Amino acid sequence: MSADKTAEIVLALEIDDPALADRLTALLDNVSGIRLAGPGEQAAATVVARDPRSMPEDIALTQRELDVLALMAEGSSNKMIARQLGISVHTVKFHVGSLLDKLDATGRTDAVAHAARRGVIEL
Amino acid sequence: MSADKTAEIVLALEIDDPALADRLTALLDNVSGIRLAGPGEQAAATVVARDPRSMPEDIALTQRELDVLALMAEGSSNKMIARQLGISVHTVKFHVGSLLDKLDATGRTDAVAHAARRGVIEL
DNA sequence: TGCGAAACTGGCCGGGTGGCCAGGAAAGAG
DNA sequence: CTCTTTCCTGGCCACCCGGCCAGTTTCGCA
Repeated sequence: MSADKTAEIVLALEIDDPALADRLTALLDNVSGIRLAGPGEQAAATVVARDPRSMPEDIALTQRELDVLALMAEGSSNKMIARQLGISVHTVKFHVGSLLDKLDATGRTDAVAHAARRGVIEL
Repeated sequence: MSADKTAEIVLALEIDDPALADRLTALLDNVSGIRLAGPGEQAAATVVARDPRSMPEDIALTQRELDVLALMAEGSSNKMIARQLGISVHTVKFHVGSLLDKLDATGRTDAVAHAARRGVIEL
């Protein structure tokens, strides 16, 4: 058997730019091992125009702030974060405050949303 | 210039599954007209694949819950959501409570994170 | 050696949050 | 018509959150 493990990979296209979409369609259509997905067909991978999150304008966050941010994204309360990191709740609040400031957020939910949008964290 | 309209299209790969990533790399590498992006290079398009665990499995949310959820993701407080939707804070809390229950979240931040992960909302 | 940045801790307090109780109105399904 | 679902509202209350004030230590850099 060993039937073709390399059966065709089904690719979907999600490109807004018609010109780019056409070029990619033409190019990929001739590649053996790859097939473009039909309408409604489930694809193994999708080609999208431009990666939303790879916008590097890195925000300068300290290591500790990243630790706190990651736990915030998990839904942890300040108390849980404090226990997890072995520090006091006051210190957690201190870092959260810096995070809100640097991420220009109004609250922890907003902070996590902004961080996710900017690619600082991965949900 | 009319520079080559058929200049190489730079593609980035973002595939969780290593096997699939390898196969795609091998296949796409041989296609003339396409070049894979180097590290940090800006690509015209990105090939993405969802990770196996992120299957749709739509959560049954009512329209009102979706309204509240969307505003929560913007960082709005219950009071702001109430004003925005023209309902009382109590009603907002009611919907938030249902949201926490349905999304299996411990708080509003967790709820937004879960919803984003499951594709219920877009950040 | 001084100086700033980062990390850490404390108290205080107004307002936000979430869970509990209770109820009512409207629309659709049986 | 009755029953269910969704949506809506109120009160009450313990707890959490974020912002304010204050302070200490440690580290690297000029």
